[in-house]
Parts: sequence; structure tokens; C-alpha cells
Amino acid sequence: MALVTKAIKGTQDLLPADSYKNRYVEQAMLDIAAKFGYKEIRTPVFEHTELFSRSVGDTTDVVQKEMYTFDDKGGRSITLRPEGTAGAMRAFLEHGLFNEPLPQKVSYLTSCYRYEKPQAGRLREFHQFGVECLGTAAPAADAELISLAHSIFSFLGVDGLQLEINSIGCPECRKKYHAALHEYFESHKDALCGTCLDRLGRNPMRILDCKSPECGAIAKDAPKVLDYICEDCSAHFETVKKHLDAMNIPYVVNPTIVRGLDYYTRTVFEFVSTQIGAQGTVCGGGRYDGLAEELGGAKTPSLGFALGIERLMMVIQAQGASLPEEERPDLYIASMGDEANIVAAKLAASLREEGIGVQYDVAGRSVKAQMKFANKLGVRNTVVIGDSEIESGKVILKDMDGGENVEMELDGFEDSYQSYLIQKAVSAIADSDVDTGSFNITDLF
RNA sequence: GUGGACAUAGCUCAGUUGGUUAGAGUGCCAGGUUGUGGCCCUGGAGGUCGUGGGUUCGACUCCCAUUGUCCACCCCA
Repeated sequence: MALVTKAIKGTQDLLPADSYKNRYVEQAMLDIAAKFGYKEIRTPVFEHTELFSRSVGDTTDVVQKEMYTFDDKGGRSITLRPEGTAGAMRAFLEHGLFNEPLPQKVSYLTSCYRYEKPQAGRLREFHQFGVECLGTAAPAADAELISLAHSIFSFLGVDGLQLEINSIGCPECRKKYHAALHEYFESHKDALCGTCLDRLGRNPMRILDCKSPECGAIAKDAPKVLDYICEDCSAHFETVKKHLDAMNIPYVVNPTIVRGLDYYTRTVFEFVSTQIGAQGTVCGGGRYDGLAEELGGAKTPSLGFALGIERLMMVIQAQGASLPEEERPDLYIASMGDEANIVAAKLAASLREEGIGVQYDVAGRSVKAQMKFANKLGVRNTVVIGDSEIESGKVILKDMDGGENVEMELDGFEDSYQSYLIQKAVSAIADSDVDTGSFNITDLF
């Protein structure tokens, strides 16, 4: 078929066969974050361009070449959000949430847009789950934030992610470090690759994780950030690590991790996978103590992380981590004949009001075709209604998984069917091996 | 933005040194006697061979361009 258009480059459709998985994962993340005190915030997909150029940083790749920016009909420069932190911070400042008890903890699930060349784990429209903890400078908050991400991964059964942490210091210590780095690499200028020569001017820290062996060799002896951060930053980092140790969260200190967004200060971290290709960072974040002021607000030390939904789903897929099965419809009502068709519709309507998932024939097919269809839907039970059932007032409830069939009165079928479901559920619980020894209280909720 | 690989039914793929009506499996729809799923059998629908040029008597096959996909660089979630 020659379609008029297809989905835009770098965008994806999430089809019915898969959407329930995302829904489950997303709901789990919001729920876990809620237990840490995070409440959902929703901000617009687009913002004034200035918000991002100020917060993410004018010189970053994201702002310089990856933003979807356009003028609206009123002549305003608008940008589709490339990340979630800026909007959350803007809303926090604009609505005076700093007058609420601090820290304010917010979570969000959003689509983000970056004009990049698509590859594995990199899309032009992608989705992030993010949290921001606004208004605390204490290192305990850094560790708690990291532990939230850790909890999410372990709840979802994702393992094999490596947590890498680093401190890039405050603006003062970073300035000193940049100067030292610059001086060091300047003296090895001749041996650096082309991209690193470019990086030398813009962001010398980037040279540290260059893939070329020559640059890597030079970088090995380069000054280390952790030797340059001030006493306060260093003490902060030490406390963060102590908290992580106490919570049994494994990590490695990776002095080369650098966030590419300007607003980061002090603690930065990534959860990295080696199973999903070159774009292995599933979750990245850190502290951004200067962002509020950069946007014209009062000093509000804060921190947060963003987690790439598509990348997380890739890891789950790669590991074969088990997610719950999709919920099956309860009942399919097959019918034949004008009168029975109407009875089926009526019955479905009242069962649905009771919260039961019911489907019936809306395609005018034969009973056999309806049964086949019901089978493909994966329904638990079917019932066939025709002239003889209407005449006799009795129907046979068929268990599609091979269980016993049950005869029921057509009159009052709704009630009989409900008690049938309850009975089944009760005996299923009775038959199951519930290990009361390792009973988990959270199973109750 | 740079580089590499690829592009044939909804999906996964065949298609022989360019040769006449382009195939399979799977999925979809319908049948296999009167009203009942899964297995099996039969039939049907579905492709301007990504698009546009070129070479040739003739192109799915060769050449060029273009678009898209995948992968990597870069960057990031």
C-alpha cells in the first residue's frame, strides 16, 4: 500500500500488542516514586526557547543543534522540550512552590524532542520518567534520589545496570579544574584527535571519555576532578557515598562521567547498561544547585534524574525480565439471531457496569467465527445465546481454559456470573501455595 | 552533521549469470453440512519488488540519485 505519509523519522508508534507493558512500567515508577514522597507534575510540551537556552546551556549540543524550535503565529520563539527538568523548575518558581514545605518532590512522565540522527536507543521523540527534588542541599537527598532509581530497577527485575557516580564540584572548583585540564591537554595538543581539539575549547572534560586510543592514553594521566573539588564539595560527595554504602547500593566512582547539560553541579550519576547498544545510559541525573538562580529565582539547591522509557524497555526486553501478563477479558457472549443479538448487547452493558470485561459480536459473524475470535482475544469464558437458549431460559457457560462448563439461568445471569467469578477466585487462592513465612506486607496494597 | 549496511505481501524471508502471469511460511478472511475456540485440511484476499531517473529488445535483479530503516561516531535519556 502506498500510504500518503508515514510516521516521522525518529518517532515510534506504540501498538496495542505492547502498550500494556509500558503502562505497567510507567505506573510502577510513579507508584514507587510516590512512596518516596514524589507527586506528579505536568508541564507543557513547549516552552519559551529561552527557558532551555538558559537552563540547559547555550553552548551545549542539545541547545545548539538538537532543539525543535519555531516561531508561533504571535512571533514567539517556541521550543519543544528536549528534557524535563527546566519545565519543572520553571513551574516551581512561577507558582511559588518554594513557599511550600521543602524539599518539594515532583515526578513526571513526558515526551521529549531532540533533532538527532536516530539509532539504537535514540529517537527524536522519546519518553522520560523524571523526578526533581527541589530545595535541599543535603547529601542525604542525593543518596535518597539514587536509591529511588535503584528501587525502581529492582522492583522491575532489571539487574546488570551499573551505577556510576562522580562529583563535578561547584562552579568555583570546576573553574579551577577546567583550567588545569585545559593546560594539560594544551601541552598534548598535537596528539589529540580532531573532535577532541574541538572539545578542548568548548568542554575539555569531554576529552576524558574519548574512544580513540591515543586520546585515551593522554587522558589517563590528566588531572582528576576529584583532586580539584573544594573541601565542601568533597565532604558532600563522601557523605553521599556513605549513605549509598549504608543502603547497600553498589556503585563505582567514574571520574569521567560528565553531564552534557550545563546546570549540573556536584553529584552526577548514571545507570548504564551494556546490553542495548551504544546508547547505554538508561537513567542519568544529578544535582543542579544553581539552576533556580539562573532562571531568576532565589537560590534553591536541587537535584533530579531522568530515565529513558524506551531504553528501559530495551533493557527489560534484552534481559527477558518478566512483566505481568496482559489482563484477559472475562467473558465473550456469542449470539445468533436478531433477538439474541440484542440480548447479548443488553447483557454486556449490565455486566460492564459491574466492572466485568465483556465482548460480544459487533461484526455480524457466525457462531464459529465468534468462538475463534473469542479464543484469539484470550477470554476466560464464553456463553452462546440463540433462539433455543432464549426459549429454554438456560445458557451454558464455557470455560475456555478447559475447566468445567456450568449451566446458568439466562434470567439473572449477571448475578450468577459474578458469583461464579468470585467462587473461582476464592478456590484459586485456596489452591495456591502462599508462603506465609516470607509474607511481604507490601503485597497487601 | 559524518560514516557503514540494508530496503520484495501485515510480519519473517526466498527469488538462481537481467527473460515473459513475483513465491514460501506466518498472520488475516471464509469454508470443512444444519448453532461452538485451540489441532488438521481446503479456498480467498493482500505486493505499482521504498521512490525517481538511466542502461537494455527486456530490470526485483545492473548503474545513479533520493527517501527511509538499522548500526556506529558525535551527544544524551
